[in-house]
Amino acid sequence: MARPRSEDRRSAIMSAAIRIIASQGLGAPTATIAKEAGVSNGSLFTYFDTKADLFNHLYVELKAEMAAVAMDRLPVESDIRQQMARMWSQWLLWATSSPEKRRALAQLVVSDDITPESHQAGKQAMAGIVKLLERSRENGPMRDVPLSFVAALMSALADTTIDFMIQDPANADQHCAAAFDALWRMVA
Amino acid sequence: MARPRSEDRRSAIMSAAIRIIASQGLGAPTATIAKEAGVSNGSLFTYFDTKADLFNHLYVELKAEMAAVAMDRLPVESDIRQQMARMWSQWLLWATSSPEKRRALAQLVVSDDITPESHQAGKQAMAGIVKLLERSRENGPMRDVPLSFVAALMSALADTTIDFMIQDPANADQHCAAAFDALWRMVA
Amino acid sequence: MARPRSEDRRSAIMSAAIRIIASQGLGAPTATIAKEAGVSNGSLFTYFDTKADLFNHLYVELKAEMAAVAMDRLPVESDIRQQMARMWSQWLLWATSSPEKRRALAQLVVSDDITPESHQAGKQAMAGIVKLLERSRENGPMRDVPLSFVAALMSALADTTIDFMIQDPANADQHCAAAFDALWRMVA
Amino acid sequence: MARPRSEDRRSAIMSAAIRIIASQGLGAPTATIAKEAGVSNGSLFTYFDTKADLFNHLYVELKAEMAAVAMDRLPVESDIRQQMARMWSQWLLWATSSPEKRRALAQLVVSDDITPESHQAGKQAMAGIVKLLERSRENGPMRDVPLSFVAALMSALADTTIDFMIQDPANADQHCAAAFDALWRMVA
DNA sequence: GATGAATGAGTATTCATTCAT
DNA sequence: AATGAATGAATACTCATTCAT
Repeated sequence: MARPRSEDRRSAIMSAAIRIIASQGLGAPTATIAKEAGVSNGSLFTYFDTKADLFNHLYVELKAEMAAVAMDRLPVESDIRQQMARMWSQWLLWATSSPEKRRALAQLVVSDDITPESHQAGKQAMAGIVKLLERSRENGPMRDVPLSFVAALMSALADTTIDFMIQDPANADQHCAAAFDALWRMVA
Repeated sequence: MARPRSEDRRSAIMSAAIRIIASQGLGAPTATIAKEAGVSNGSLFTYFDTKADLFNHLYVELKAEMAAVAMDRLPVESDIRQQMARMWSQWLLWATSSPEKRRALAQLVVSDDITPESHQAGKQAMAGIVKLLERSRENGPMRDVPLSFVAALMSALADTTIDFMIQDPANADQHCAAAFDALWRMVA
Repeated sequence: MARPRSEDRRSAIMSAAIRIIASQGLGAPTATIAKEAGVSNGSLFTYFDTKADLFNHLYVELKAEMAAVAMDRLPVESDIRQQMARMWSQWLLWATSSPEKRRALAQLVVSDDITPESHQAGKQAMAGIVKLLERSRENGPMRDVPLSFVAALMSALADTTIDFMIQDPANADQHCAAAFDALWRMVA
Repeated sequence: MARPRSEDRRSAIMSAAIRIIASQGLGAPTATIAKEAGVSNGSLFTYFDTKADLFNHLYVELKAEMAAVAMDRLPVESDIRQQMARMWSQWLLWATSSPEKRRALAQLVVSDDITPESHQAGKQAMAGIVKLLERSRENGPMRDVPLSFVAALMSALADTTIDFMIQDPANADQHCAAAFDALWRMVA
């Protein structure tokens, strides 16, 4: 993929896209994104072939960032429940404290522009999290359910919880904890 | 006196919209929907003021149908778990056997065109289901969590499960059952 | 850096608009104007925000051109009557020898798309002419009538005369002269 | 032309058209006119073949009414100047006291929808007025100018004066008188 | 004749992408 | 490589007119 042109410009476009998508949705003109990034509209297309291409890169990158934050400094010496709890709270914390990234990501997930390859890459990024989940449910009631299904259920719970945390910030921590308990009951 | 507005035409447009949205998304031209419905371009607008108006009616109607099917012939004499189980399987069955409706609904939920009023109406339609959920969690671990949050978590599980059932029809029943057990563990 | 906005293209659009409006009226499609100008559909909108914007610029520009021609090389050393006569004949000459501009202008004057600002600008352009008129009626019978009213009457006479000159070119000069005499009797 | 259907409905449509054109212009939908007239939109087309047909009838009728009022109860025993003055003030009075008719007429005059035949009919209606004008200028400075030209100049003065009378009602009478004096100076 | 639903041609404006400078 | 003007396909909605009832 050979580092193209200026990495700065490229990431400026990415950040701008996040802000614009968060506020205006995926239908926002590329020209708007370019202007927000301080670049000409033509320039956007030297960094990304098409609008959809930009969206795909953004999707993968956001998913990766989310997963990385969730798994950051995992207390590997602690028991699995504590590791999961830590991962869970890091995940939701990232989402609630980066609302624009979260909102952009939410739109991208359901977009038809995201290719199967990108979805696959998104899953890859979640591999660590899923691994943790796998250990969690090892002896639990869902031990025979396809792991990808369990992972999808977990993600669904996370997304819903994030919505409530953002919507009702005063009780964000309680929502986060309640949802984790629910998840744990579900799988472990 | 004059040709009366025909309920048939109206529902032909609705059905066409479901099919077209399922296959082409919300960005599909109104002309395409009209043609699929076998009516003229302009006729669509004698039945719906705007494209968004059509979307809103469609959303509310689909949500209502879904809820009605889910609650249909509930075994009121059985215990609450059996009632929930029945509701759950009816719900998921409807979604998996009406994949176009399901897909259209999934797009509509996240559309900016859907007004708060329609979202409200959608919630109203779910009232019976939520009532059932309320009784289910009465003495359960989530008894103190806001009911709307629990309901949202349930919906998230349902949607995810539906995806897996459609994707892997051979094991649809198992997915359905596994998810219900998970839900029950979560709330009861 | 990039291809600069071209004054040529802009005026090509303006000229095309004059021709098209003259022959098809203000209802003519912007696409027709663009084609006549030899530019793309979309290009018209990089030079003018809206169709109405184009119309307003056109109106002001035509009015200004008309006034400029009328006042061009005024024989300042001659008496006021001769100055007025010169102005009058230049005015009507411009209109009759630029029938498309004249016709376009006639449509634009009565268009709802022309903003008060543009009408104001149009009046500004006529200021020199009105000044001449003011001196002409200084000691005449209309000395106490509001100047703007007298000016409007003069314009009405001019427009009507132009129509007859175009309609009956063989006697254009006579019409022009007869109308000027009439005007002079009216005001001086 | 055989009195068609109900004369009441027909004139209801005409009156409605006057009001609607005055307020919305010639671009107003026929459906709006029909509704204002209390008729179905389809009905409008049993009384007038096309929208343009309605406009033409309206034009001729308004012009005729205007001319009739102007010539009503002319003091035939008085001298020609007094007859002209009376006609003039009746004319302008009609216009200023029927602003909707006046506004509609003003739009219709410049409309492309008005056929040469209708314009001709409009002129016919003005015949009496023109006759009066002819006698007025009999020995005046414009005695050799084509009568139709003089008539057009007079109409132009009238229209302009009406505008000022409506715009500045407090001085309407003065404007009316000043313009008549100007006209008289012009022709007699 | 009256009604108003059905028709479908017509149009300003937007925007992803290309390309001249 | 950067710029931003040029392109032209795409689309919701309107409205005169027709026609089924």
